[in-house]
Amino acid sequence: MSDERRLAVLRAIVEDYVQTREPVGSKALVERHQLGVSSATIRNDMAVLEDEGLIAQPHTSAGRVPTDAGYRVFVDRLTAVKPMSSAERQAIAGFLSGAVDLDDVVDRTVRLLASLTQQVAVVQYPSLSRSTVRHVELVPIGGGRLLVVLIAGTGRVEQRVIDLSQDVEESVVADVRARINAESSGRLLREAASRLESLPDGFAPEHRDLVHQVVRTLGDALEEQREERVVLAGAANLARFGQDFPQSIGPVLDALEEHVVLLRLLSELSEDPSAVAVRIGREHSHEGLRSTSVVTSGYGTGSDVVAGLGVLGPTRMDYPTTMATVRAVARYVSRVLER
Amino acid sequence: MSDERRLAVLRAIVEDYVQTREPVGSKALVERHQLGVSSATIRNDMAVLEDEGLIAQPHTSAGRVPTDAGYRVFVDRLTAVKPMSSAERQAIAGFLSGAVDLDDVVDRTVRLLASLTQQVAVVQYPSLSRSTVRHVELVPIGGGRLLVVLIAGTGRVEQRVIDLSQDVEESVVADVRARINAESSGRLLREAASRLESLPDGFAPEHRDLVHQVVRTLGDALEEQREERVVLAGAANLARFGQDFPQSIGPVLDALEEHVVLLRLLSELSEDPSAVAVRIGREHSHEGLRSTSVVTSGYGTGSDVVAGLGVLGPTRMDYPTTMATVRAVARYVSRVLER
DNA sequence: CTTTGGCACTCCAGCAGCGCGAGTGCCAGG
DNA sequence: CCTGGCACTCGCGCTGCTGGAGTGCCAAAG
Repeated sequence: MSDERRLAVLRAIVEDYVQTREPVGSKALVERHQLGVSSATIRNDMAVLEDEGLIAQPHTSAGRVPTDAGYRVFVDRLTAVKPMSSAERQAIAGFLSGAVDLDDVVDRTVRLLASLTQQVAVVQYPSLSRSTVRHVELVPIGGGRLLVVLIAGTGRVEQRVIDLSQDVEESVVADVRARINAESSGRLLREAASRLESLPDGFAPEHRDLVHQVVRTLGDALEEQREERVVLAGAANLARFGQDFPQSIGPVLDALEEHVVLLRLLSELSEDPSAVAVRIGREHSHEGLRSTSVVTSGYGTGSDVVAGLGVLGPTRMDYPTTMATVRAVARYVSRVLER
Repeated sequence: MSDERRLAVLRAIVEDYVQTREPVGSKALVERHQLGVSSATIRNDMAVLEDEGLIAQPHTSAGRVPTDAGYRVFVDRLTAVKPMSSAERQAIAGFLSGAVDLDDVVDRTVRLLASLTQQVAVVQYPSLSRSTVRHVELVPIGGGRLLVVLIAGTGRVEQRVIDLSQDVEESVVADVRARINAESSGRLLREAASRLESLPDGFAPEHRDLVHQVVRTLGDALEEQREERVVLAGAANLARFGQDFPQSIGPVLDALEEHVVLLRLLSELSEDPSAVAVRIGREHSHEGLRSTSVVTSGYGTGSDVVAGLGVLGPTRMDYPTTMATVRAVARYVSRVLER
């Protein structure tokens, strides 16, 4: 009972089916792959694979199609991730290194992923809570209003306007600014926010309210819905694979609009967050994604993973190359962010 | 030769077809509408309308379907734009007034439009070049770098980092900041940028380069590709109308990804930019949009139109209500922006 | 125990044929 | 100028058929 060969058969079925989108039969299999056995033997193997739930036939007298579980085994038992050609590597590096700021990096990354994989690409903005604080700036802009600018280590910039009851002297602002930066610069925002909580105590009573408001604004930035942003591209690629979605692509597009869902996908990483994770079909908790697969990876400066990126496509997807591409792009983005 | 009645027939055909998606025949027409004549008469009218190119039949012995030209006449000869119910008005006002900043306004607007019209919604960010300058802030952030923050009258905030050869004294920065604001505050950015061109001359030679860089940065903000941003929502609605797109929705999704195309749509407004404009099917220059219609309007603070918004859907669209919704939303957004 | 060739069986895809019905154009009469 | 009547057209959907791909099983061979 050659366990090894059955795996090879599964692999062959997945490969052929991904390529042709047609159920693959035992005869076609022995012709296209050097399996060294006859079609009858393959049929026996297929029967076993079907018992194990790894493949299925759409109807009697049709070839076999991989099930979600089959894809799962295929992915888990992948011998080696396909290496990328050096031309591809150079294209990635060149395209990303031309970016001028963080928005541009994210924008380029998502487009690059979409065009390389021919799937829907998703990129999360570096999350504030996992970033360090580079600088906090306070700017009185007249009318009793104060602009608070937060510059994160990843280059992300957030601004908020606070409405004070009256204008504040520049000297006070300068003092507050200096002490906030002294406390927070270089630290994780989360950490900085908690350290700053006691800051108002050190100020004269008449300024405490001002300081309190600024500190709270910084803390709020962490909590907001919108602090977690996500960008996507290549939705048009779904249409190309329209045939692969049983119910049409409507539910999938719906899911893509719910950014919360996408964020959850990107945050549910594997043990090693910088490794590539794959979620397949029914494994998704969200209804609309049950006919899709998602390949994700974390990225970030140095060893800190600050956000996730990935691609989404039909379960009938070329996993090896998609995984290789996602991994490569995640690495290059991380590298680009470290400037 | 009752010219009037033929128009009524066209109207009836458009209405029925929009509702049922089925070619409408002469008999069904007299049943569903009080036209006061027999089906034979309608048939004669239909023959004329077909000669004029306003309706067509998919094949002999099928009912009639409006052509793009037919929709055009229907829209142009629209007697009155359907008024919105007060409940709807309140829903719009309530939803938009809850926004906390510009990003939030834009985000809410686009979602609101998409859900009200059940189509794809597009909202352009207030363009910088058509906005006024509220404030310019310069912030030294160490390492010879200077953060330039531009706050526009619409609430939009742009920031850029300039790399100087060395750190600059705060007193110099304060001087530059004061003079820049004196020159530009309250003016249109475009105008301010040109006034500022001569500003470096008034400074000591050793600071001219600094001033020049800041001024150029502000000017560059106008030129950048990315200065014109556009946000969309409701792409999933396309799937619902999948049947209305002859070639499937692929090309349409493609067009939606090219933001440049969308921006052109929104900027090609009518003579009165705050009025609602409609572009139908073949009237589009972009290939992928030939099977869609777009309803747009400008919006902005007071009488200044600073950006556009609109919805996109199949040519088989409920024009009267869509137009009413777009108009109402554009007005409310304008009102919300005036704070 | 595993592999193989053979064989009967199943069942879908695709095509042809056909009747129904909706809808039209035209004409003669009001 | 409108209307009722009538012959005509043509797509849609149904049915029935057939070819072929693919399977499962079995008995024989390694």
